Amino acid sequence: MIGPGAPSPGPPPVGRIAETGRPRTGALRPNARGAHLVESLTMAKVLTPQSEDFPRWYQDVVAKAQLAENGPAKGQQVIRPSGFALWERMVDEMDARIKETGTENASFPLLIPESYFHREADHVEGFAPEVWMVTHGGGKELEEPLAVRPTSETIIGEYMAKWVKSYRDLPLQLNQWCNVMRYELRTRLFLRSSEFLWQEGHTVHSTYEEAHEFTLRILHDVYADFMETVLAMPVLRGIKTEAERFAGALNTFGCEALMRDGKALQMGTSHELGQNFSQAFDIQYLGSDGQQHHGWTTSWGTSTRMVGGLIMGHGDDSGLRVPPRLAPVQAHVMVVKDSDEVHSAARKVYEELKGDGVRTRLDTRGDVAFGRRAVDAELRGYPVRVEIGPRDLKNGEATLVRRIGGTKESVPLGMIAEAVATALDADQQSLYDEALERREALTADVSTVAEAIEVGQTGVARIPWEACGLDGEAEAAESGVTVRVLQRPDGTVPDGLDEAGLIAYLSRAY
RNA sequence: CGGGACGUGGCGCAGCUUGGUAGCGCACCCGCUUUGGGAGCGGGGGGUCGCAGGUUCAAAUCCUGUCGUCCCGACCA
Repeated sequence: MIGPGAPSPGPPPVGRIAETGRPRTGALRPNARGAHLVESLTMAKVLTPQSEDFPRWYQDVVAKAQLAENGPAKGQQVIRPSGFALWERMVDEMDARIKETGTENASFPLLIPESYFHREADHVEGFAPEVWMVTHGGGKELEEPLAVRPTSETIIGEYMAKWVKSYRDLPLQLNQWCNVMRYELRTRLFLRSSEFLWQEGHTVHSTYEEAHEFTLRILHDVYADFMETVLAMPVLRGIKTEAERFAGALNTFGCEALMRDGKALQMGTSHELGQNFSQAFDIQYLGSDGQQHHGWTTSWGTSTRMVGGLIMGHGDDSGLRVPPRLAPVQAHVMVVKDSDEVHSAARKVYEELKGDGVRTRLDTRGDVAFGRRAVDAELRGYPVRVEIGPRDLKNGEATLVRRIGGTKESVPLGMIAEAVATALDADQQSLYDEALERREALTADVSTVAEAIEVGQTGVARIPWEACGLDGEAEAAESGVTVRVLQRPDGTVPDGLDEAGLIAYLSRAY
């Protein structure tokens, strides 16, 4: 099952990775609350350890936790129920935040007339290599080829132009949840596939300032807030350099998270498009001054790539670790041995947790060995597991197993609901704290490009943008290290690339 | 698209060098015993060896092409 594994491509990422995979054993000892506390027993090795081969570990998790697999054609992905449930939770949380900004959902066509792309020069140039084109329909060649959307600025721009007549129609804030396709040479489940699911928001505003503010509002209040409070992933927010900017945008802002192997992942981007698209698609409104004005547009997106980020940001050698607020299954109530008493006690706990609003799953499978079910739950990263067997019942207890901290403890049946709630809260926080600590430990201040390249190989280098510059950026890129974002010295997000004194964050990235 | 590796039951692999009618582990099905960390024993089903050509009496094995996967690089959510 587990092959020899290729030798690690570079130096071992970080010491703490190996540490998380270390089998933990411990004897029973009294807890402060009088319950017994025992650390996790040695767990079955079902995955390639992260320290041995991180990419292999990723593939193993995706396969063993049954998250997704490849489709029949190059780069396609099939998202299985366990993986899709994670995405659905992301959609729920994100959608609420998007609507909170006053944005409404809509749906636009999958196929876009090729000519639309040619109206914005940078846009067409930037996307040309990734566009799939439909040339035939009904057995005949089409008069005009239709592009399978790689993103929808053009077709939405066409309709915005139609819908925006007056300053009273602004701002116009639209979002769609859909699939997009991009031809990709190198693909990886969730992280880069030829087809993926995402949300793309598109807005028109009457002024530059308003559009600019909105771009940043999405970055902070929707994206970063979701990633930090729900995904428990600290993100670096900042502005992208010209090299990383969206094709056709004035400025691109992004949220970057650090994976456990020290590489960064762009989790979401928000673009201010200036008047580039409003001019190309003639999005004009009549102002209160009686004059026609071009609108100012924005676009912003997050995708199923976040599922990959979640896996690589939190997962350990036993599988996924899903933050409680996101988890489709927060509590896994597990019957340890088949008996009527055990079943009814487990059902009672299940009903109680469900009644408290905890997303709970009851596992009464009597024909699957305990170990297998425990390992499955760990692979899928259920935050807490409540094990109920004859031994627990004899003491009027259940066993609470926490995936994130890796502890087991016996809790009186009457206190299970409270203990679960406490654990879910605490573990959400500890997962975030752990990720933040890891990032800080992997981040170093440097003053030369050479140092930035060195640090960036295994972590994040922080360097004054003046000391790096476009030449340094290009030089670092030769070694696979890129500028992820630029920030102000105080950590806030710059309004533009022309600000003086910006700080650059460099690392390798997915 | 450049460099490297690899395609053999669902998954992981052996067999290939030296052509001769396809094997192992896991998973799956049945039975019994089991269930507190991937259970044991017994029985059973499943593969035209990625695909297409070629060489040969004979191809998983040799040759050519092609498609796909993984790693590294260029491009990107």
